[in-house]
Amino acid sequence: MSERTVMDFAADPAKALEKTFDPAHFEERWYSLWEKEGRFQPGGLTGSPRFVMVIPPPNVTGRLHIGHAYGRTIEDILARWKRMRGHRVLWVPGTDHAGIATQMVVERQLAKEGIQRRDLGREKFIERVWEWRRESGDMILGQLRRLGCSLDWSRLRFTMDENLSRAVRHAFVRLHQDGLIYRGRYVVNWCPRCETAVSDLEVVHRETEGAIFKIRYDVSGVEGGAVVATTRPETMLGDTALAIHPEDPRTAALKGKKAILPIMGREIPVIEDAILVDREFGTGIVKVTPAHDANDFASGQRHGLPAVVVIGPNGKMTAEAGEYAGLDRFEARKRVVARLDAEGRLVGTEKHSHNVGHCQRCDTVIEPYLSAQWFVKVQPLAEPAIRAVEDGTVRFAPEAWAKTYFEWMRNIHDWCISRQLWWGHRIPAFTCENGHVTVADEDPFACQTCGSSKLEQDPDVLDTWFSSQLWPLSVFGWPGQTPDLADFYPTDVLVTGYDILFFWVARMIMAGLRFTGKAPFHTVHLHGLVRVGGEKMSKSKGNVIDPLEAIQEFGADAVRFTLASAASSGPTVSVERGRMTGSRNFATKLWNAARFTLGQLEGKSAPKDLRGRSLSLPDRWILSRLDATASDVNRHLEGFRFDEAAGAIYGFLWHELCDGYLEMVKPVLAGQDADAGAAESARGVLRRCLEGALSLLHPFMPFLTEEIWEKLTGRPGTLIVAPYPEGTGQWKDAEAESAVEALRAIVTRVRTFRSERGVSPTAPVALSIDRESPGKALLPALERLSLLLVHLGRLSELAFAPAAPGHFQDVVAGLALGLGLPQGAPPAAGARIAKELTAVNAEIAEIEGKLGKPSFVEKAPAAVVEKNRQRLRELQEKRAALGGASS
RNA sequence: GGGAGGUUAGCUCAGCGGUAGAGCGCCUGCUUUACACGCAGGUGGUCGCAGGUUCGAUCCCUGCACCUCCCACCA
Repeated sequence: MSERTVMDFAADPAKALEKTFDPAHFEERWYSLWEKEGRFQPGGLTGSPRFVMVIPPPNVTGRLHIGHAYGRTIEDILARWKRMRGHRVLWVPGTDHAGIATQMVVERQLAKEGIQRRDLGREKFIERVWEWRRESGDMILGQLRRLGCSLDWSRLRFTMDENLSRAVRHAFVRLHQDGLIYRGRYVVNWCPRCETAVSDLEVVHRETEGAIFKIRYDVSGVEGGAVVATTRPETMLGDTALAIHPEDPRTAALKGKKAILPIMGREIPVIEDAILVDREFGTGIVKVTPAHDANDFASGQRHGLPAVVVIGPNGKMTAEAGEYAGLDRFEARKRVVARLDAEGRLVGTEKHSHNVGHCQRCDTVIEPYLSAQWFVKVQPLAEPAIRAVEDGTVRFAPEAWAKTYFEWMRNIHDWCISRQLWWGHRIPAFTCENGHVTVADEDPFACQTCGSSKLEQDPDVLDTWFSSQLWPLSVFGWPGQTPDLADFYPTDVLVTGYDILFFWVARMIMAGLRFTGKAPFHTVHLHGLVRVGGEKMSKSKGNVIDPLEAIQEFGADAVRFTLASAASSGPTVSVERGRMTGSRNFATKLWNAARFTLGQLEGKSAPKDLRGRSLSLPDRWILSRLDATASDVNRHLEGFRFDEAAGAIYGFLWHELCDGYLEMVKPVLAGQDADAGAAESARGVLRRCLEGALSLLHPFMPFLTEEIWEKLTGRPGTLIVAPYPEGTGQWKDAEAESAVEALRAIVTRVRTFRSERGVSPTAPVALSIDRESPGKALLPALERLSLLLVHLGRLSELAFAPAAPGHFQDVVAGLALGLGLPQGAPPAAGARIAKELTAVNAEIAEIEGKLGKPSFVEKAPAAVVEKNRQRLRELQEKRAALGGASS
């Protein structure tokens, strides 16, 4: 080892460092440096394993919210961890055009100017959207930088980029060719405010108080007619039949009869439909409205019934609704009911609570609406996707999500993908003057069927999720056979909230398998949704945490650490301001530990190679703890337990390194120990521990750790690629751990002894340790730690001997202690001793009870029995000590 | 109507078959020369309820209660 390596650090003088720090001073600086030096790109390290993720693309309308901050922090932790472990890491950034959401934003802007989108026309409107996107569309990307996300910006993508649009079009064409995309007239979910069809997933059902109306229809030749029940009386205007169950005796009289539709006066048939009508339910008679109910539509198909559309796309009644034409659907409902009532046809009205579908975007009540739409036939796509999860090609973390996935995939319905919007990928279907449809990758010049050159493109656009499902493919240039696609597809891990399992994750798996034969990732980490104080965030509750404000107040590192610590395997992630403060304090703690360490190292030699050196028990203890911590952290990261990983580092750094080791080596470093070699070793250990802690923590707190790393090593911006501590076990040291832990327990007991007696923390205490203690195996090590014990316990005296007469006795770590105060000290707090005795007695009784039962001794594992015996001996010793206390 | 998850210290949450944990809060002391965004000591829990399995259950099983959330075309 050269002189240079021993002395090699370029620490700033510790005195130059303030007690606290301002994260804003260095966050920007490190981010630019990493980016400039290409650290976020997968280059270099050829032959190393790669680790690839694609970001769940946030909406272009988006601003960073706490949920994004959470998910992206987790991804960045993974990215940085893998990078430090030598992987070629690629994490692809991008944004989503978010059809409806974005269109709504721009429409609202126009509304302020008193303009409607139709006034502008399609082309001008789309131009406005692009304009708006250019101005503010990528705001969220800057916010991700602030968070510290190590995304490869050279591969930034947008779902409406030319290449990605080509991918969308190609996917459509292929599925159409394969017969998996079709067009048809069906009853779909329709939002009358957005004036577009939406998919089943975009409808949110909510329990709503409504009423059920019983209406009497006249039936020729049947006394009393037919009474039907409905929650939607306004749709009766479009009834084209009544339906009964063929085997229901209650309604047998109606078979083959004609009913007269009230108000409209139309004659409609009574049909028999065992699928539509539930024999057990209600009156056994159902009104059939094929244009406004999916079930009725199916029944209409079976019986060749006409479909009369009485509610238009804007939610207003059509001309078919006669006198109600032009009225809003809810107003029409009232008037229809009023008229039926006046005519004596309203037999009854009951309150009725039922589920009503609402638009996910604007909360308008969804209308089942008969219209021509494009659909994906999903079942053939779902089958291989189910198999991929069954056979482990794709796994969920936590695994429980697989069940939810299966449930949905096994009952999947066709997917309505056309949207009557302007912002999005236009459907590549062209209809000629003769009504033939041509679907093609390139705009056709002539109809494929008849050669006509008079073609019109379908005005609709595709569901946003149709393009999102291709994201892991399209970002790499698919359908082109690009080098990136070959290098980086399939990706490794997908991290996202469970709320888009069906919308996005399932569909990506289906699309990936369909188009490449390979699932787009091998692991899906589905995380919970962020709540504040157990409640959903909402402005009205005033509990919204804006991540940017939090970053400003606490620093990006503290925000990230808080989010990582809050991660749990459950469905909610609870974040509170108090935890932000705690993380900020933790950052400051590290800062100060570094300040201390750098001060100690300055101008002094600190060995880098610790093997072969003579190390003290505290040295060995902390190195053993560092090793164990590293191993724990890696294990927890493998299992997506970011909370546990963060907690392990926190505990090590604060409670073991700072509270423990630092306090133990202060006298050594101050030269109170005559052994200069011991001080040098301690500096080496200190340095090793700080390096280790910085490395372990870097994925969680990248900025601060990089800042300190520079001061410690003189190599700015290199922690991001420093090796991640693995925890090999080579520093594992059971002897040092048990000795130092016993030492700490004894010191704590001495301090408690003082506080029990209400004397000053500096009052001198005489301590004796009985050589005949049950834990005497620790004695040789403890004797070596005598000086430290005296120092930390502020002992006036330490003897390895039985307790002096009159001294207080207790047993700690199996060691019988005697504790004495100088004359004049207050007597023991009797109440406290009594309380402890009670607890000891209770536990003794419990263990004796256990050991007294033959069944326990016979059936419990020997180790458990032995452990109980030992515990009993200790407790008995302790009881004797406490009972014998006389001071 | 199905399904999933939750119910552990004042608060937010870990733990999930062998002596109940963390952070924050609270109480008591500390100008111990890295840190009061700190140090030290302490307080605080019949682990939702009732059964069962087990030598032993907060942890496994069954039922119940309450809370979330998904899925579902019962008029």
